[in-house]
Amino acid sequence: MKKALIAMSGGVDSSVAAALMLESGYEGVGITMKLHPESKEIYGEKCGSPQDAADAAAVARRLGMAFEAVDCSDEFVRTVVEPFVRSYEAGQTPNPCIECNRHMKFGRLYQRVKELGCDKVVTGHYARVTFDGERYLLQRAKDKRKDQSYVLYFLSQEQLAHTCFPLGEIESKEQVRALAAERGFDNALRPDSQDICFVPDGAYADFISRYTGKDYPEGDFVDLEGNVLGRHKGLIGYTVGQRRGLGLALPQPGYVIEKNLQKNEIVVAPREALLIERICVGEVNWIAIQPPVSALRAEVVTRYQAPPVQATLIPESDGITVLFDTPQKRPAAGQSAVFYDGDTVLGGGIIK
RNA sequence: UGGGAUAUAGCCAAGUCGGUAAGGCAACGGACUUUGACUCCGUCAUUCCGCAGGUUCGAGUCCUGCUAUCCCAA
Repeated sequence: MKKALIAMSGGVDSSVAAALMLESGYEGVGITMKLHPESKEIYGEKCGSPQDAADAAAVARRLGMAFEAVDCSDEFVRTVVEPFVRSYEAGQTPNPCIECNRHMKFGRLYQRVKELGCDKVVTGHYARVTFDGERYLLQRAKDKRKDQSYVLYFLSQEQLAHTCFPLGEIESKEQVRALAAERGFDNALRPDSQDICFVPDGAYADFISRYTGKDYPEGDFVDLEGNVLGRHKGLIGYTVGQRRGLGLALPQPGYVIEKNLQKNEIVVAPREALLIERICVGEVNWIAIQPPVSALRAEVVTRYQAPPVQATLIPESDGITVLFDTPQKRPAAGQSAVFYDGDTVLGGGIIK
């Protein structure tokens, strides 16, 4: 019997994924990774609570499968939290969820797969893996509303060959909840997760200050001509494209256009100033195709669940230049851009 | 201490022949969301329109005085 290592968070999705995997004939081993360190003064009370692991264990028991909880907090801090903080300090806007997927769910977990002699890693992500006879493809989930292929663009052929996303074929989240209810899972009605999991209250700037013990100095908001508009409360607290929370009463809504690390200034201007016709993407991973040597057309997504936009991808020595057909609102550096051909993920990388 | 102008919510600002306070920004709340954001929806001057009086059935809108600020002259 084939064996699958199933990442279980204690939530609805991974629980149903586990059930579906077992029902399709796999022997399952449930695993919960403890990610948050104990220090409550930094991570808050709620984080790292044993509740999630307990929920996951309960579901595993109900399904009659083996289960283990592994403390991965050191690695989580090293590969997710630390880069998250450094990215903000560098004036960028990271996406820790993608890094967590990359390093934890599809990094750390694969060590365990080999140790246990499993064939597959299973998660509750909404995405599909297919094989076209030559390459493994990552595709959008059937439920387009919940599709999470965007946060999985870094997967290698090796990883995709040993990955299953049972929820990718499900029609809707409601159906997932129904499946959970049918199987008597207590978490059937549990709300979807959101916000950065290791940051209490979504106050990520406060978290960074606590984590580093540093103060991030106030500075000026300036317009495109350099005129001072007001004071900001520290560069890390803002992101390119942001509108709300600036506290500036301008004739038009003001958006963060760029952050100037050297001057500790934030440039604020009307929406039009945010439009840009090209972005540069580095650390690109290709899934559906070999690294291209000439320009190609693709749909580009620069934000989870954002509608794809038409663009031309131009190979460069250090990545890809994305040339949009029509100007787009500038995405923040550090965010991810994912290239699609319809439902198929061609590849993706980090915006520079 | 001559002349002129302006004083409306946190900011900008509309308020016509007096009739019972537009709009924008910000803020706040919600929706959306496994990142930060964007977006959308909602709330936001019932002791009231610098202050004090007056005219009027009724004044932010008219009259008087005061105060503050700005500008031009000195």
